[in-house]
Parts: sequence; structure tokens; C-alpha cells
Amino acid sequence: MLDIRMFRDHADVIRADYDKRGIPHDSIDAVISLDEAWRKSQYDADQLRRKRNEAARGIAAAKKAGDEEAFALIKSEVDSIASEIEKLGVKAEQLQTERDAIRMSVPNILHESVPAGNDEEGNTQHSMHGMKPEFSFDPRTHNELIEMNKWVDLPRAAKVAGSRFYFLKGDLARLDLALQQYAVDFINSKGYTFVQPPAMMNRHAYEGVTDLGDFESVMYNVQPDGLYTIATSEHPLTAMFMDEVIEPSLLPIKMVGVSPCFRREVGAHGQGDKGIWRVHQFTKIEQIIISHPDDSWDFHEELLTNCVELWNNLGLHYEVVNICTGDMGTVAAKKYDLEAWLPGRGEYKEVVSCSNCTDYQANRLRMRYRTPDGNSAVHTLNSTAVATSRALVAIMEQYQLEDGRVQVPECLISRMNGKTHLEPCEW
RNA sequence: GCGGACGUCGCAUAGCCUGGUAUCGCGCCGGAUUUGAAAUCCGGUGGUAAUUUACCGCGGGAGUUCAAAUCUCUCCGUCCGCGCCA
Repeated sequence: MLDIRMFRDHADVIRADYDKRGIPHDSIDAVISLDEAWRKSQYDADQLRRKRNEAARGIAAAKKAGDEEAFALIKSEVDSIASEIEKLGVKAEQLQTERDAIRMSVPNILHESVPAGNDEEGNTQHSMHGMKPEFSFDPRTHNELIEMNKWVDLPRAAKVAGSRFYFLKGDLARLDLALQQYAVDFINSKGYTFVQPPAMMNRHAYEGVTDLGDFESVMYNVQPDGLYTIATSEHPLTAMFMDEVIEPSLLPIKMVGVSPCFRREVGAHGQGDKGIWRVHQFTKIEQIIISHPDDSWDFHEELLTNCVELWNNLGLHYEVVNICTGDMGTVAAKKYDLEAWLPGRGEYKEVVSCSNCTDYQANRLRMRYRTPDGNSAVHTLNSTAVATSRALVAIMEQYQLEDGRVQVPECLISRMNGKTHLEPCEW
């Protein structure tokens, strides 16, 4: 959510952003006119309240003096004011609710370096990393590899849970755990505090960190308690400081979180989503920074640098993409994706997303820091370090051998008890 | 799950019984003093607005009342004890 002051004082900035995104200005105009009407109603109601309070002050004195006549006089005056206040107050509340409903849908202001474009075709390449692996045979897709090695059991998972769930087995499951530990240790060594968050959140906190549409298409709703399973640890870790005023000396707050992530993936279908590429549950190691507004752009680059180092250490080939206006979504002001090369499929596919949300989440969550002129919204940033299911796919496809086995990336061998190759499961 | 206590500005706390202007302390910010720091002193430190002022605000919601932090109901949360439990 944008600061209401943006609409009052810098509407031209929002308009320029809308032009860049190619959307009409209707919602901006609506917010501005509703805000003006709300301020007027609010002011009028305040003036009436003032009148009432002034009159009511005489009541205590009249009561004490036992002057019933004066009391009755004042009471009738107060009563008539009260009904007017009631009417104006309801009106003001409606206006504010309507204003903020529209304001919630207004997207964040994009950074100037975000390329223009209508969809993912408009994303631009930021950088290329690692060597594209060469094969003396036809590289297999991860779907083929998990099946021939019996590393993933999808039918039985469908039986006990549903489609897009999986049992991860044997050496691949061990690799998943090794990846988690390696990624957590790596980011932790950069000065990020390791945090394990709750895997469920209540509605109120969740509304602060996500689009309303996500409640239908992304999150599982757990009844009868009305909780939502988290789609990423970004959500609890960002909401962790909601409604708080943070001492500036505590900033930046840097965290590395690990959690299971649950996604309903409503509407996701197709051949390209087979296997464990797009699933209802996976584990993700996430970087989170809560920063002073002046520092957030430097930290955005730091998050990307951490990812690049981590993925280079895994020895994988990938590109970094600068997400364009049409592919951005509402929350981020700028976003980089890492897209890993999947030789079996012959495509680069998204494995990491690295965003600066500036004050957009903080405004809704009321996360502020103390300044000499009052409290002001902090900036929030988030970036995947590793989503294990997708990293496993990239490792399997890039490190595969002709016999279907998979080499273990150098940096993970010690966490695999010295194992250098993933061996098939017997069943 | 049962019983009890409690929820007040960043933290901590008074006010609640007996309804009528949000208390004291710590921390933080600014200023004075100082070579610098500490100590000391002064001021500020919830939100909104049309900002010398006004309104709102004491976990959320509702009610009683001219008037609610204060009384009533309800929901949420925390702590303590008991029970259950990886």
C-alpha cells in the first residue's frame, strides 16, 4: 500500500508509474477524490465533537451544583449534536474504507531501472553465470531421472494427499537436506540471523503481506482455526515486526529463514509442470531484510550478490533477469529472477526471486522506525536463497550422467557424508 | 481441555474499587553545559487533520451513560497452576 501522502503531494509520480505500466489513471483519481471527501467529513465531524465536548464540560459542574435546569439544557444541546456526529461519522468511515480498498489495489512505484514491457517477454538479461554443461548423450528431464532412480513417489503421494504432492526418497531426499543446511550456513555467515518462523498465520497478519487474490488461489485455509499455511517464510518474517516502532539503531534487521512453503497452485496445469517443478509443498531458504529507506537499494544488490555466490558455489549455469513492468506484480518496486538452465528441457526456468518492496508492505503492516520528525515506514526486501525442490531439478538436470546417476555438487559432498553420486533407490 | 490472574504510547508502570484533562520511571531524539564523553539541567517522544489548535486513542467489538482506561457483555491474546502431549 502506498503512503496516502503520495496521493496528496506527489500524485504525478504515481501517474508516471501508471503510464510506465500502461494502465489508466482511474484508481488514482478515485483515491484522491475519496480522500478529499473523507478529510472534509472528518474535519466537520471533529468540529462537532469539539462543540459537544465543550458543552459537556458544563455538565459536571451543573450536576455537582445540583442545577437540574442547567443540566437539562446542556443535555438537549449535546443530544442534538450527537446525532449529527453519528451521521457524519458513518459517512467518514465509509469514505475511508472505500478509499483504502482502492488504495490497496494501487501497485508500488517502480524503480527507474525497471525495463518497460507487457509480459515476461519484456524481461531483460542482467547477467549470465557458469558454463552451460555439455553432454555426450541426450540429457534427460528431471521427470525421467526421478522416475528411473525412484527418488520421488508421486502416485502414492497422490493417494495419501493429492496430486502435486510427493514423497522424496533416498539420496535425493538427503541432497534436499544438505542443500538446506548449506544455504542456511552460507547466508548465516553473511551476518543474517537464522530464524525458523511459524508455518501458519492469521488473516490479519497475512493481509499485510500479500495480494487479496492470493487468499483464493495460493494459500491453504486451515479450519476450524481460520489460519493460513504460509506460501513462503517471507510472509511471517516480514510480518514479524508489524505494528512496531523499530529503533533506528536496530536497522538493518537481516534474517535467513527456512520453512516449508504451501501453495494451492489453483489453475496450474500442463506438461511443463510435471514432476516436482511445481508442487503444493516445498522447502525454501529465504533472505529477509528490514532496512532504513536510504539503504534498501544497496541491500537489494547485496541480496542478489548472495544468491549469485551461492548458486556459483553450487556450480550451476543460470542467468539473472531484470523483471519488466508488465511481469512485476503489485508489491515489488524492482525484482531480479535467477533462471537456471534445465538441459533436459532446453529452457531457463525461474529458481530465485529477489525483490525490494520499499515501503509498500511496511505501510500496510505499520512497521515504522523512529525519526526526529516522527515515525516513518521502513523498507522490506526479500530474496530466495534456495527453493530446494527447484534447485534439485536444476542439479539433477545439469549434473546428470549417461547412466542416469547424478553427481553431487562439490560444496555439498561433505554434508552428504562424502557421497559423490546420487544412487538409485531400490523401490 | 480445566481453574486463576492479567492486557494502559518503544519498554515498564499508576489510574479502575468510587465514571468527568493519560501518571511516574527507563530508553530514544533535540538543546544547554563540556576539548570530547559521562554526569546534570531543559524540551520533545501514540494516530489523524485544515497542525500555536482540534479530534481520536488505554487488546478488538458491542452495550449502559450527558460522559467509559474505569461499569456490563463478548471475542482475541498473554502469564501462572493442573491435565494431555512430540
